[in-house]
Amino acid sequence: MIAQVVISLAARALDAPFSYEVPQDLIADIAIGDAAIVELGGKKVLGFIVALRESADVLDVDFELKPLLAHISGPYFTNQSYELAIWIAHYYAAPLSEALKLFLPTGLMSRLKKALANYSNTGEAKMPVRRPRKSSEHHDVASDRDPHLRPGKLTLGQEKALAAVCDTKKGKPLVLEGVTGSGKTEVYLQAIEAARKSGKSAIMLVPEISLTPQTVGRIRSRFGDDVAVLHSGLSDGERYTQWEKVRTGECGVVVGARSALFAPVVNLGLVIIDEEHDGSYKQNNSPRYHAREVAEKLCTLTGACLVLGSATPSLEALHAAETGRYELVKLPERVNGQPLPQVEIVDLRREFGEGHKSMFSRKLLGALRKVQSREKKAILLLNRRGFANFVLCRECGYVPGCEACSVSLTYHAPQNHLRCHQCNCIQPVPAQCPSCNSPYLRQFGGGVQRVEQEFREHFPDWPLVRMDADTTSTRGAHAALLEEFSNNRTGVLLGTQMVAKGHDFPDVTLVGVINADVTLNLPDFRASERGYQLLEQVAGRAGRADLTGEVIIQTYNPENSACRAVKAHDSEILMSNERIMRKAFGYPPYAALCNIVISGIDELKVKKFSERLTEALRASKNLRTMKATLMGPAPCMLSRKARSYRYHIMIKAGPGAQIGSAVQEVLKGLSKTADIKVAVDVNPTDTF
DNA sequence: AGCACGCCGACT
DNA sequence: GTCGGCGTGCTC
Repeated sequence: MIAQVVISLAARALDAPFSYEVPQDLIADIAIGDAAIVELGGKKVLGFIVALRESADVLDVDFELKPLLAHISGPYFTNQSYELAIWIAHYYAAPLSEALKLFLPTGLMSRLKKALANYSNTGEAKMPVRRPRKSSEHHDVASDRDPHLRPGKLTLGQEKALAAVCDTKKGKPLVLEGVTGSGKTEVYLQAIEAARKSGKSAIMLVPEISLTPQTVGRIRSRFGDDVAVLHSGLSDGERYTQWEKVRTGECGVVVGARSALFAPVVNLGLVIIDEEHDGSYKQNNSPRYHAREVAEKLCTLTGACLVLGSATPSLEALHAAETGRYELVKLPERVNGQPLPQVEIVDLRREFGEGHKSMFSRKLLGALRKVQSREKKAILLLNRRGFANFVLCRECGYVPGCEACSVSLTYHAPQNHLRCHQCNCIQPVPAQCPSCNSPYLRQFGGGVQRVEQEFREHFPDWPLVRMDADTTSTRGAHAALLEEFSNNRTGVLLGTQMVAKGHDFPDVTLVGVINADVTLNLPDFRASERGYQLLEQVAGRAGRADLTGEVIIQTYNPENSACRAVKAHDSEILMSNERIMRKAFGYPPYAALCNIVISGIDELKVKKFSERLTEALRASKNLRTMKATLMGPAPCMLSRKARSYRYHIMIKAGPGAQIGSAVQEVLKGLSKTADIKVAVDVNPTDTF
């Protein structure tokens, strides 16, 4: 018997499986999806069995086949997973072994490596015993079904949406565009129920940040022990337990972040991606996949239905609906009949011109006072960490920057130090300018910490919870802060974009955006779309129950389409503008993009390899056939990060062009040394 | 990935 | 001469 083994090394040159002879005594217990130990180039390495054959075939005759040394355990994936892994590797130009590893339960690789080391020492192939770890406290959510949370009666719109989900004949992904409070979740739950009734399982993806006890509890209370939850708060052991329950069919409903897409479900019938537009669906390390695209492929392979839900669908999803690849269903009404919150735009230029230099406009201060006196709650958003964005010498213009990265340092007030938001290094605050000794160093660009300080000056006794990357770095902190805000009888939740996601507090009557321009002015072609989505999402937090909500957005640029769109609750105001811009400049969804980032400590080497790669790309027949244009190599916008210099090459081609596989082909024929890193990003969501 | 091989400039 | 950096090719 011959086993086809994918070697577990992240090299594009090892993209095809290797053949090994299965010894007689292993034949009985070996299966596709098992991990194995094999010899490669005189070394013992890990691999995964992706196919088994009775005897050697034509492809194997050139080699003297080596024996498969040992098989460890499994199976960890199926034939179909392997097929999807191949697609991912090709489409995203990723090494095959990395694509395959997506399907393994987290933490397995380290245990397999231990098994390999153990085999080298003792000749025994055994998985090490898992050390039980303390379980995380936010699992304490109700595991029993709650009879009070049985499916409710659907509105007409919800009925229509549910019918569209269950209409499998169309076989098209469904975009469910529903305003906040329109009851998308109830549609999801009933769709899952329908899938379960017909013996199929379901996967529901939510943004990582939304995996709070609130969200999980709601699904748990409906489906009880049939639900497996996969999130980053789990220990490897807990995760493996959930994974096993899914694989054996004990659980038929999987809820998790983007990686839950690779859970080993039995008989998949439905995939739901909630908040489809959310940035967390794109993985920012290899394989750089987008859950929406992979889900589409997965559903094609399995025949499962795909539902993409959002209050603010991505331009990609809308465009696919316009061209007929997706189906679009709208839920424009709120379930409780409440109108959407009133949105007011405050022009900060006028506020400044009239002598008001506070981060809080008079309008916002007044609204906050009203909330305080009525003992309600408010949410404040400023999408900028720290106290001050940067420090500048007013005599010579010097700005303290990071030694390892090409960015300026951010001032953090609680610790009174400067910090790099790229590499996290810390520098003391200089007493005087390091360049000209001037004492006139000034902070610019206020962040959430400064908002907190000003807030406490205005409202000394009103509880405020600050939620940003700095207050949520420890495990469970995010949930704890939301819990604190929830338990406060009255108060304010202040923070970066994470205050817009993953919760639903009925007593929030005011949402204030301190400065909308922060997100809208990033040097990225998606900045407007993302900024709009964030504004609309945070606006939707106001007035969820029977209370009317109020939204105040402060900006120096009130005419921009994102602000106008939120004010009118009409995404078309923004999207029509975006379509024109994206078409004119040749950006997605009207073009396919691929960004290749080359990095390394030695700038000259990085530059040289970038040039060599560019030449090879220009010579590529495939790229020429798809009329691709190449830009670069040029230093990245973030030209240095953690001591590594970064160059990039941008490739543009017509929509749907398979740039990834063409780049993959070129990279396979090009060798490089280990000190140069090449990251291929197909359909990048940002290009820093 | 990791290693062996062969090519070329440069230097005790 | 020969040391070493760099590009190339190969591993079932």
